Amino acid sequence: MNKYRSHNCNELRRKDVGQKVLLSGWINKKRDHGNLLFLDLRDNYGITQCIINKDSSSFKELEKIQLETVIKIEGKVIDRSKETFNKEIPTGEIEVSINNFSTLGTCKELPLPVFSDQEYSEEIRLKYRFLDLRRKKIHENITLRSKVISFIRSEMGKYGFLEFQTPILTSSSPEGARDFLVPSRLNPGKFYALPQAPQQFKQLIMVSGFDKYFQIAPCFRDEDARADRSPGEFYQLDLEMSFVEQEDVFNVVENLLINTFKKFSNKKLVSEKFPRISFAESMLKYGTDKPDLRNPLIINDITEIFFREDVSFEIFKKLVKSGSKVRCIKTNDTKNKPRSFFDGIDKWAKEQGASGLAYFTFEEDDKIFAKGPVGKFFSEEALKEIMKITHAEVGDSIFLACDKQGNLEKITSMAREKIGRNLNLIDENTFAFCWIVDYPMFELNDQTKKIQFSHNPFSMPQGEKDKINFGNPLEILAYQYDIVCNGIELSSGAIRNHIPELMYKLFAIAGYDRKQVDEKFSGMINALSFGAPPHGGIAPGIDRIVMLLANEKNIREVTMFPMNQNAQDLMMNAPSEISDYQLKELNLSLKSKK
RNA sequence: GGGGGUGUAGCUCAGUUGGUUAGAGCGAUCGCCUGUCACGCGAUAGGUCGAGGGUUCGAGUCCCUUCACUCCCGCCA
Repeated sequence: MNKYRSHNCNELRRKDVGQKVLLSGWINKKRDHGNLLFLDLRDNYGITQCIINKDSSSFKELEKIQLETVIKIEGKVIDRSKETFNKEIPTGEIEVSINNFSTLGTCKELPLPVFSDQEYSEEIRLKYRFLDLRRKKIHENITLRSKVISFIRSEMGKYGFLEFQTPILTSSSPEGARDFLVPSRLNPGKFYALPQAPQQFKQLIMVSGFDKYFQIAPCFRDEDARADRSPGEFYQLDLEMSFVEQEDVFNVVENLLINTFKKFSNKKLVSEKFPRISFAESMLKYGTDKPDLRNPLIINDITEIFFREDVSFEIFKKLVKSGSKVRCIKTNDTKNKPRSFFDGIDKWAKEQGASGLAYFTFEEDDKIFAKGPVGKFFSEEALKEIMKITHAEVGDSIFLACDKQGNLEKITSMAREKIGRNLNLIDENTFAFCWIVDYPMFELNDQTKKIQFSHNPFSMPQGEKDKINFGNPLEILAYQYDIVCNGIELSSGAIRNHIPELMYKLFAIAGYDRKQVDEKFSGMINALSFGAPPHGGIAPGIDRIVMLLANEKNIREVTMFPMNQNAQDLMMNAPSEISDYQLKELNLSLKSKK
């Protein structure tokens, strides 16, 4: 028999009444009636109410004992009378009468209460993460994370994928995010990089003939944090398949995600086939490549209206002439919304750094007219044209903004979300997935005006390889795709370019000559020259999947030991200074601190 | 690097127009209480009002600087 417990704290029921039991756990809560003490004992599994009265020799000691002390109790399971059942917990029909107890782990005065629904500052939670993790909600989140990961593992096994580990110490890559670097002792002056993703390795695994690979892979990127982005490290379900086209990857991942979300959440899936939206369409209709499809609002381009003679909105007309565009969001049946609703949105837009959002509402007496501060600038004909483009009816309103395309996309995208929330159009009880497909291979860097890879340089360009229009690289699309759910980018992937000659051509466009490519990507290029299968894959973000399933807005709520926004671990005191000896061994010297 | 929010007791927060000795709940300590499950009741301790500077007869409150945490922009192939 186990020394510490015969049962866990969620096991005992009425059928156990009369049994002598051993329970161990934390003191969750005490209720002291002077001559009678109730004590809730908690472990990973649940809570059992224990009871002791003043006749017992242990009574005085238990009365004084600190919450969160770890104790072992020896006692007898007894029946509760019906009026005293606790329906909140599964063990609520019994209690354990304490015969004696021993302390297994003492507890100092707590810096934060464990048994409480209060919220605490991140600082105190992260510093005392081991206490924070005892609390119900986050304890359940972390447990959920474990279950989701093991479910995914077993599913991937069923689909015939093999799980492999890839190196953590690898080489720095010129593209992408900032690397975390690790100095090499044996190779003075040289550095390893932690992998931003096992990108090259997974392709090499395909070249090695393993056909289907996956890994719950740690990824390291030295970029600034966001609510849905941990600083430093995160996990991806990294997977890669040989002899596949985009469709084959989609099938596997759609199945996996749908099974996972059905199993671990009660929220409705808007559609079991993920709709596919091209990058270009998404940027136009939603202003972003991660649209929240729960939001029914759509953005329309109405730039052409501002070339008309019968539109006198001179500010916009002038901007349009110099290359700006006008885009708008239509809201249904908002004619009775108070002025404050419209002005609130306009004010909000200005706070976001835009020049505001103009608005008007379609109304009708003997003819169509627009009500609102800028309504007078539009003729009836122009209004009818806008109604046609936006599928608007009388009573609907239009919010419009004018700017250069990039800024315009940003503000209309944010406005779509803001207006959708204000009008309560977003159903929080659903998951709306979609594929974003047909990403451009290249993009123009705004600052340098040079052409660069827009996503992954190893993606396969679309089209027959001899017919691709290399003269107009910005037109080249890639077999590059993202999964988005509720406005959160869950994963991105691609069919890879396994043809070295084609890869040299593409890298040349991005400004790398053959020699540079050979140097920077020697492992890859070399491998692709020795019989590489066509292959492709994707890498869904585990943390974000769990975040959605746990209904959390912040990734730290599903991460066991996260760092804070400044990439510090307040509990372990990382990063920390190192000794002169360590520096010397690594051939490093520090610039003097300012 | 930039913008917003927050910072008052161990924890969560209140604090009026600048005005006497800065409050509450939880927690801690002490006492009372035999059916609670957010037990109840009474008492006690606990404060560099994030830090520094300024304005003022007087600053938790106003101004400036700065620090920490957080959200966002930039960044994240």
